[in-house]
Amino acid sequence: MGADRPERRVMEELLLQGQSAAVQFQLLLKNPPSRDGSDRSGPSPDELLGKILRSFDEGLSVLGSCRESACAGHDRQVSPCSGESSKSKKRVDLKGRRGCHKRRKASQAWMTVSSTVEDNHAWRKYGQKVILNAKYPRSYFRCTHKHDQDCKALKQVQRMEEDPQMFHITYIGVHTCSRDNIKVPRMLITDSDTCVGESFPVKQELREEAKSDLTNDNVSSRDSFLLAGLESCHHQPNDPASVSSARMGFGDVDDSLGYELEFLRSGVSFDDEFPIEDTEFLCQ
DNA sequence: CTTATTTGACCTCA
DNA sequence: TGAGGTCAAATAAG
Repeated sequence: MGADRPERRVMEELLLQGQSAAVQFQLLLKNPPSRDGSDRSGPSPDELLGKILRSFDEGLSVLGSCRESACAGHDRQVSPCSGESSKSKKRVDLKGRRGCHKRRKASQAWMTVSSTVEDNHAWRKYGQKVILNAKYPRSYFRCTHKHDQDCKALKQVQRMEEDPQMFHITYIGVHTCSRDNIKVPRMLITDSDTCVGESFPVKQELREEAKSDLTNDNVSSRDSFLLAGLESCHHQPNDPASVSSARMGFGDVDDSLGYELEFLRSGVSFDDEFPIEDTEFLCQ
């Protein structure tokens, strides 16, 4: 309801993320990991810096979107076909009006390329489309909390033609769902038993894709390694999605807006930034 | 039984 | 008009 409440929450979250990453960075400076990385138990300085920068970046974006959304953005909220989260009402309103929507044009969007589609959020697939001149279909995800918390975050995932192991991921809008409901890995919080977040409901689709066009042979050696490393602590063997959740799992904060965006911006590849030993801190 | 995914229909926009 | 985005009934999975 309140237009600025969710935005404020997001801002808070972003600031907390930045703070958290900064603290970790400070700790890392005080206690640098050994050279061979054997005792590595957390994210690299680069990762943490990326997080910090991203927090600012996204915070500014949110600030910008506050103004826009006050007038033009998030039109579903005010359009006749948006309705409340009430199912019955929706039924009545939308029956016979399926697909009633307006295309999002000016909302925030981040594009990234990743070998996995996982992040720290729970997504629910709501559609899949064959895209013209594209070999692979595009999948559409929305935040699981779209209805209970009116979270407007969306995500589009499409396998890349040039490199089928990679996914072109577009995040649209920021998460306005509360922190409590984010599927947050706890490793850096608890430093104990849990390897990664308890539940990353993504996704059948990927398993299917993995089965169909992403055969085991197709999985990169890096991912294979990650998978192998993760299986011991994460019970989703052979699920590329789990790789992502784990990879993104070094933080205690929301990473959905594209941790990987940062390395894209800076032109740093994951291979450079995530040498193999990175899996170790995932499963500490 | 509940929740998530699939998939074809439907809608908007370029 | 067609491509892309979303909805929701049907279906599958847990």
